[in-house]
Amino acid sequence: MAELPKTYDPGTVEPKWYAHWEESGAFRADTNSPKPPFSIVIPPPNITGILTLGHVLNNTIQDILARRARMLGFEVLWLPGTDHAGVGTQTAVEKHLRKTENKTRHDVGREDFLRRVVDWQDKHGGIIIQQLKRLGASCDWSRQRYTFDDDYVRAVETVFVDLYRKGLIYRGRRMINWDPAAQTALSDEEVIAQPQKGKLYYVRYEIVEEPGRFLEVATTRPETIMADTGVAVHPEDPRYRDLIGKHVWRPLPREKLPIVGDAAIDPKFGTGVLKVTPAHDKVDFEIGTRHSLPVIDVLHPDGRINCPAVPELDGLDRFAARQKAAELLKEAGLLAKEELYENSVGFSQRSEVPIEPRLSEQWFLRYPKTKEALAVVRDRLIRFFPQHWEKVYAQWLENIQDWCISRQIWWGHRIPAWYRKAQIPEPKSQTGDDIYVGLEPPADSENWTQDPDTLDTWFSSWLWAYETMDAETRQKFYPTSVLVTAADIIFFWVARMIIAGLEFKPGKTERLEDNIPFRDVFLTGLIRDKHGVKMSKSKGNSPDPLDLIAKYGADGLRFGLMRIAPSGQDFSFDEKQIEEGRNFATKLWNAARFRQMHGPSESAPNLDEAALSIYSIEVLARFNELLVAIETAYREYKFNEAAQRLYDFFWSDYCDWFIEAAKTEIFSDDEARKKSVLAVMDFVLSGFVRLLHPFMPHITEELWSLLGFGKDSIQFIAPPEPALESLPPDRISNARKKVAKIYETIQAGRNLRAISRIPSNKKARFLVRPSGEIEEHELPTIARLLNAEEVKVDSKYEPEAGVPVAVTALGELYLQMAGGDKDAERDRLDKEIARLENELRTVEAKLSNASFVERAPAAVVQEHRQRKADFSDQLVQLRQARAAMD
RNA sequence: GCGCGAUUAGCUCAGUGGUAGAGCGCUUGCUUCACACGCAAGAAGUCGCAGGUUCGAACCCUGCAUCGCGCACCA
Repeated sequence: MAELPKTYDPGTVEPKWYAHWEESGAFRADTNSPKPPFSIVIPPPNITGILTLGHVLNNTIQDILARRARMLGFEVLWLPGTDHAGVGTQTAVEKHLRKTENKTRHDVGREDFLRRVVDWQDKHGGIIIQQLKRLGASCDWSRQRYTFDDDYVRAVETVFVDLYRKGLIYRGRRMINWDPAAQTALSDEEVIAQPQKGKLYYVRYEIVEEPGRFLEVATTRPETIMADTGVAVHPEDPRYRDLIGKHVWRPLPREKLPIVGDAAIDPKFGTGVLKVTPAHDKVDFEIGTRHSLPVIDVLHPDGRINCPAVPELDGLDRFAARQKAAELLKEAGLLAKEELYENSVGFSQRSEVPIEPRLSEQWFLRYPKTKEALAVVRDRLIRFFPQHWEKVYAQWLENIQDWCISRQIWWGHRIPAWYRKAQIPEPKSQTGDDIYVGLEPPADSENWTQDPDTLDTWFSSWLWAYETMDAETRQKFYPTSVLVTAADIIFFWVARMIIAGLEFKPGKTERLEDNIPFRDVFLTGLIRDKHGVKMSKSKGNSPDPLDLIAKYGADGLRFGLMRIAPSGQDFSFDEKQIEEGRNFATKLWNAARFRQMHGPSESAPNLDEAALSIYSIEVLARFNELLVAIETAYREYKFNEAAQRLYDFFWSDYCDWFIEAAKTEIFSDDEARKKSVLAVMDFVLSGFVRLLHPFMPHITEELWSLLGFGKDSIQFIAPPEPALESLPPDRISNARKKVAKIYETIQAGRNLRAISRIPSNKKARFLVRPSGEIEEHELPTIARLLNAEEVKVDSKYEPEAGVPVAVTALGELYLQMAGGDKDAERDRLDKEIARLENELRTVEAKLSNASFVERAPAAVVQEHRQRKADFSDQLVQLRQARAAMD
């Protein structure tokens, strides 16, 4: 076996093992395997995206689950792929086109533009896949899918046709969210409400039937006055009731509009009068419909005003027009006042510009299976972690609206619908023979034109859980075991996949449990920066994970992130934490190096239970506790807890205590005891690297190989079994009690050293006046851990004044010094006595409380009594020591 | 307006009724035969506020405050 190098170098070790894993086919899922299945589909990143910390979080968790399942003997499928990301990719290419050639997509035309998108995709696509590999993701890359694969496209179209024939997809003229920047319709989910500072304009409308009398209307959008087709008041509002049925003059351009009464008006808002603009507001549209008001659209698709009748405004951008309209009204004396006002405005999630409610002919989906989708989560056939997201999910489903699925962009799945040529460009009706929906173009295709629109990207993503699998794969691996994703796409993706599963029933039988897309959903939190701000590319507060990997290794990044990310909660990122991950890898490396310095490891260490030292029993018992804690953490998806337990066990229990104590044996001449301790080390190391492997796959594989624990990859080795199974329980508990006393004494002794200012590099001398039996052979280890030249036991010892003393579980521990500082020691003892007296008072108070003694559990009361006794004993001893100094 | 989270040491976070915890940071001592990406010791907290339940509350209940998120409204 080669000697381990002095420092661990993730930069060479990690790529080496990854390449090895890929070549060996370790990640490949076998549909014919007799092993039970475990499957995850990746939330597909954008084809042209690059890795963010969010991806790291997400995919590390998936990798941990996949690797753990492999070790537990499951046949694992982690199915990777990418998303074509319609709007996002198209926007990127459009931006590039404008920058390099100063052209728009319309300048180059649809065909040419799509070719450019494909070029872009080929050039930038797949970067993120390489980055995921660098992270260590154990995906089955032979099954990598893309939402634009030919058969995936066909599946999306098939679903569209199917839903159309079922009457669930329809075309209609409805109020939709229009993104003037991207120039496309959006779904409700893609609109984010944001508070916006603006003005409330009070506009005067003269009453036609009563010249000289004006109605004042409060509006935030004077630029849409030209689209007003009515004015509305509450039918019971005494101020205006008499006006219903009369008319006002619209100022821009001047026209007669009816005054209608409608209960949707809030008399308390503004002036209690609403200008009705059916083309540009959802509520107004509904009011307009109720009162048969005409609809006038005064906006171009790009957000400029379209109103030749008012040349001052025509062609202006909507926000410039707002200013200008206010000025025009002011000049005409029709602007009563304007006041500052903050309201909430819907913004396009992607373009980050205010959306425009707009009446438009679009395709919609009436969601099927919403009741069933509610039921499968309510009945916990699908479980959300953390569970509180189930309520958010339910709330959305209960208030669900039809989904606007058509997009006026070119990069996406083309809608498989054709119109008779006479109907172009804006067919007004979907009835009759004017519309054709099917997988193939109509027979007399020269008379038809295909709908130019594409489908919402999520309309392809919602099939991801099963459409990425062929029939054979589905038979074995569908439904998937768990979905890991960020909570902000519960509506976009999680809910819709559930609906798709229930509607299209891709499972092996008709049964409900075979047709849910996944059993568990683990929702991660968002990563914020140090200051709690959401990370984003535009803010530049998101570190590049590849830089972090270069600095700390993929394992360091993974572990650091796992240790700080609370289950499903937002958390702040701090690079320090990643540094800790790297440090942990180094610690592990050096602990392994230390073991390896004392001879080769045993791949199957024989724990001769009769020969185990008390320290060995202690560390093995703690290892057993670790196994249970890890098991529980996995069951509850508490990755931070698992990581923390692994860290604490290894650093503290194994390195700081066990190895240090074991050095007595390791450096002794007693070969039998040395052998026993080394076997314990092998047992713990071998088990520990297996437990850690899902979190830090590369270094654990490296150590598994270097220490010679097995010829095969660690990936398929079962997690460790508990130790000490056949040891009598009281031998374990006696050993542990003894160790607890010794460790406690050592800490007290180290404290004495520090207080007495004995530098760490100086040996000290200790003396114990024992309170019980101390076995001779325990002394060398105590001395070693105290960095003491010797530890004497003398039950007749009478200290001179000023000798530092600590009362410990083993007895009084004295620090022997050349000349003690009497005053300092006196002070220290006084403080210690005061502290103990205080503790004792607290316990006594509790025990003198009759209710406590009667009603608290017996064990708790007993514990208090024990503490009282301990404190009393210690006080007696300390007071004696203190008295000796006077 | 409705709902969901959060509030514990300077920072990031654990802690489901019985002596307040970890890591970082800080202070002190140390290059001691795996590791200075380290070892050892230490200081540091009215557990957001106010009530209540309980022998006992960081934890359970009620109300409030602050921060964040979602939904609805938004003339």
